[in-house]
Amino acid sequence: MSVPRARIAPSPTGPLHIGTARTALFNYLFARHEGGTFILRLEDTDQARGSLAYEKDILDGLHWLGLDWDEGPEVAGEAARGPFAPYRQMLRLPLYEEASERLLAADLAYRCYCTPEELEADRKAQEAAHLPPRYVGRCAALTPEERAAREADGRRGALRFRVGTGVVAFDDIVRGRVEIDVSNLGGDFVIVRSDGSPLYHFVVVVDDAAMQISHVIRGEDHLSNTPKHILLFRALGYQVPEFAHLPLILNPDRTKMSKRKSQTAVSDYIAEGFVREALVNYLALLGWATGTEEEVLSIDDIVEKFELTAVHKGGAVFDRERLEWLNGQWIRRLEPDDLIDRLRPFVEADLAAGRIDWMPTDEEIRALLPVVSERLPTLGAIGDLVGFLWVHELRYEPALLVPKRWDAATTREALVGARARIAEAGAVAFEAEELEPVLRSLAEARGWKVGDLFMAIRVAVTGRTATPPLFDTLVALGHDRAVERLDGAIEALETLAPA
RNA sequence: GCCCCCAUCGUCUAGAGGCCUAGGACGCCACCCUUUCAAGGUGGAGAUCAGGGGUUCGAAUCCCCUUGGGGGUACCA
Repeated sequence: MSVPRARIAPSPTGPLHIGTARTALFNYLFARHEGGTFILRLEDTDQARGSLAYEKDILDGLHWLGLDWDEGPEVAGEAARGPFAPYRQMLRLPLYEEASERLLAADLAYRCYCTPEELEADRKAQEAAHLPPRYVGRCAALTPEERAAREADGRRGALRFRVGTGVVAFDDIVRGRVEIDVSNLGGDFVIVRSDGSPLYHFVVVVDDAAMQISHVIRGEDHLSNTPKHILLFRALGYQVPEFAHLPLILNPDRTKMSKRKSQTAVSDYIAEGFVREALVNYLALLGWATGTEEEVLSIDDIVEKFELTAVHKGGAVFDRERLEWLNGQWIRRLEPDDLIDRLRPFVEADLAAGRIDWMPTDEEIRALLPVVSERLPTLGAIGDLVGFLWVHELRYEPALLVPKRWDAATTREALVGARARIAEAGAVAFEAEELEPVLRSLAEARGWKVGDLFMAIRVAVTGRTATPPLFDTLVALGHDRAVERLDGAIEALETLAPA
């Protein structure tokens, strides 16, 4: 058997969708596992809805995911790659033209001059009669004279493909045998608009054939359209490829995942700080499983184990909680240098947004990694976690300083004591191992619960009740700033408990 | 409406006739660890395998019906 060729054919009518990313991933996994070729083709024939910005978002997203294509369109100044260029449909118009001429000449397709109004009226009538909507065939058997008359009226005519009669059957790799009677296709369908631009069902077939795609792997939403494609492949004399229809990714209510009900843009997940490893890992496990109990898998692990025949038939609800768990797993697996590189843009974003006052150095971030990595559900959580380290002034309610078992006077007394010990420790060595026994002994001497004392200090130096371990936090802050913040807290307590 | 597809814990799934009194993971609940929050560890609740008929010595696994859900029905992709 020749080398398998799979493709992802996104349409730039919106930002990269999670569903498209998943389909791309499965095509990539299949191609890599089989030693085949992974192709990217831009389906940009919908000029009304498409845009270059979306195109860039899609390409960037696929690159970010690590789904590099062997053949694909020119991008960012780089030339198209592959023997079947161009890889964007608006550049392939002559091919569709040639194919449609062929169908027309063989009377496998015909010109249709129906107006939108006429078609709309047909549809309404059918609806009223409780009949399935279908093209009535008004132009299916026009005489040359009738055609000439309509052309003379200035009508250009769309091109309709004759679907004929019979049953189209195919063996879908994930669904098994599928049979659909042609009579359910809605009648002869348009393959070229009256303005001359070709439609999806047509171009997808012409291109898949031209690019010698051997496996069409796409979402289940295309299952019902597949007979149209098969009919076209046959009419054009092309070999029909293998099909594999993937289960859909669902909203929590089990409808097809949509922007309306879920976060569908890959760029939004990137912006939140999900890492590619986690998203790839998560997406691969939606509708497919290794058959083992392993859950945390690298893309290479997945490529090795992936089998299209093991893909599910039923749809899968997108579960963000599970994605977050995997994200944490992967964040903890990243090498320090790598993690720092990935964290930096998020810290920069916090700076730009005014959430912090200055940019920490890489070394400062590196020092934080041991206590921070296990507390990051996403990279974007970094500012929320330790942003207090990089601000000039803390803002919090003084009442927050008082542990629940204490009153303001006790808290003030404790902070004064802690301030003295910490200031003193700084003269020797400002390290977690030095600080802890000193403060523990303070609590012990006064009969305070260490948790209460530590909490008061925690709030005083961070402004919050949930933070990384206190002593690591103090060290990160540095002696001078720690003392300064303790002084600030003691002062803030004046309003609650005058000295 | 019509056509097509699907159906195991709340969610993602293991399961391809006996290994299943249905396993794992997320989430949830306890406990342990512990200065908070996490992470980690241990344990627990949670699915009569949508329901009903068959086939079989034996069915989550095969067949049929019902129900439920989804997708498709454009001069969108």
